[in-house]
Amino acid sequence: MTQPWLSNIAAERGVLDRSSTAARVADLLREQIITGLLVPGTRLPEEELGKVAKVSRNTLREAFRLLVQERLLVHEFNRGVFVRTLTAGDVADIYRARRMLECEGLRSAATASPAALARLDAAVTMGEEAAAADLWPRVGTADLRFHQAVTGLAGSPRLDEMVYRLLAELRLAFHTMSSPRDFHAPYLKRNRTIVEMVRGGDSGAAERELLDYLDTAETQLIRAYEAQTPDA
Amino acid sequence: MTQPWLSNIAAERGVLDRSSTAARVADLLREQIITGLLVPGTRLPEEELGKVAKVSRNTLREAFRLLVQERLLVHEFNRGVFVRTLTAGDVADIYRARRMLECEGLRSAATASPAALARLDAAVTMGEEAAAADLWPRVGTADLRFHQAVTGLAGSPRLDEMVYRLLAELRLAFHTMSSPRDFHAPYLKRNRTIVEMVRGGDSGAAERELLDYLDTAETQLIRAYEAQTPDA
DNA sequence: GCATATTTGTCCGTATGTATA
DNA sequence: CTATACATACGGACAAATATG
Repeated sequence: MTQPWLSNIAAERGVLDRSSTAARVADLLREQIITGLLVPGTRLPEEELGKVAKVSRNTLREAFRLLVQERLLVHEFNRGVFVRTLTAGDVADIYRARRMLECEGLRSAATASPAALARLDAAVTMGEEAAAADLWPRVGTADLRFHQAVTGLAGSPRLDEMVYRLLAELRLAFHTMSSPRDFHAPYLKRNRTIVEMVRGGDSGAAERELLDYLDTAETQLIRAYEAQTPDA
Repeated sequence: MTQPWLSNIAAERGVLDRSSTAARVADLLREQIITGLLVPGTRLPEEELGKVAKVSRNTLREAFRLLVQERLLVHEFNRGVFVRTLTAGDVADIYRARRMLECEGLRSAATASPAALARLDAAVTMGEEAAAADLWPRVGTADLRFHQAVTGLAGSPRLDEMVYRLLAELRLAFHTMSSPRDFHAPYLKRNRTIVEMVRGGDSGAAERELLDYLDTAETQLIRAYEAQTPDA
């Protein structure tokens, strides 16, 4: 089995590259996981992956540890690492945490920095332009960036990191959705609405809109999710 | 330099021990960090620590990665790992995140499980008994357990993990306080008050009390902190 | 249930690159 | 600038646990 996406990591290290090999391997693996090329439940054997990536087993194991902490992989002692499989309960818990984090961002909108507000605008615009160009995976990326920016209004590095990890985790479930277009399209307008409410100073309305928005997305996702994985 | 607290990790593995050596080393290091034996800024050389702990450098590095993700250590590429040094800004950010998480717990008090409420009671009682027995470090542990239990009212594994990590991180700053007794003593009564408000169904009052409580603790801690580390 | 093959957990030695006295 | 100490990364080894026939 050849995996063209993971070849020759070591050679990719540029002259000015300041990151570790393990971090680079983790980056690539993360990419493959969140784009859905690596399906949940997949086992990642050390020897085989080490060969295709051309890194030693030790280095690969360090990369694994990084992704385990990001909850993208699970490590079963003496059995190996696997791409995480979310349960419906996980999805619900993630949305619960998102509601809390993102609403906290909206409530801080009045004191948010201009840069944070600009990021919010930019994310929505990126989504609209990607939709106009029919680039739906890019719409999905823009949507995640929007929610990151909503939380970013709070100006807290720790809240930013929390939501970043929750959204990365959530991608493990996104790929069970049949069509990214149908899933993301309806939220383009709602994102714009929220930005305008924030800009207009009515963060209470923005919060209500966001909560309703997240409820809809959660039930939609969980429904599709349970249909696909009846047991989890 | 001998470090009696880190000797012979490998030998400590019991017959039924299912955890990895790296995890056990991480546990011990974490213990030393949060109890203040390992002060912020300390460098942890791989070779020396590996010798003392009697584990290979590979295994030790795996333990380091775990603690870096917990924000107890920082990893400077090609320079090594160090015990994290918090800035006053970090402390403020941690309290901000705590306010959000713990208030979310109180707001969920009405629907909290009996087990979660029992943990809340138990933590306060543990603090009171430890104070009566003059065991002040134990009072500190009970206090952290109380705040963990407050968040636990929400019944969300992810919120639980977030607050756990925030509190572990905060211990990096606690040891700058001159006396754990003076710091923790005033909060014993306030913890009890909050429990009674929760039991009485007035989670709004509990939330106001908690917020005021956290404000006081934060300014107290930051003041002592800045006095000790004027530059950070 | 057993014997075998595979894979992980852990250690070691070594070569190379990087930072710092 | 050099020398030294240290981190990065590799590859091999072997015991222990797990998976497979």
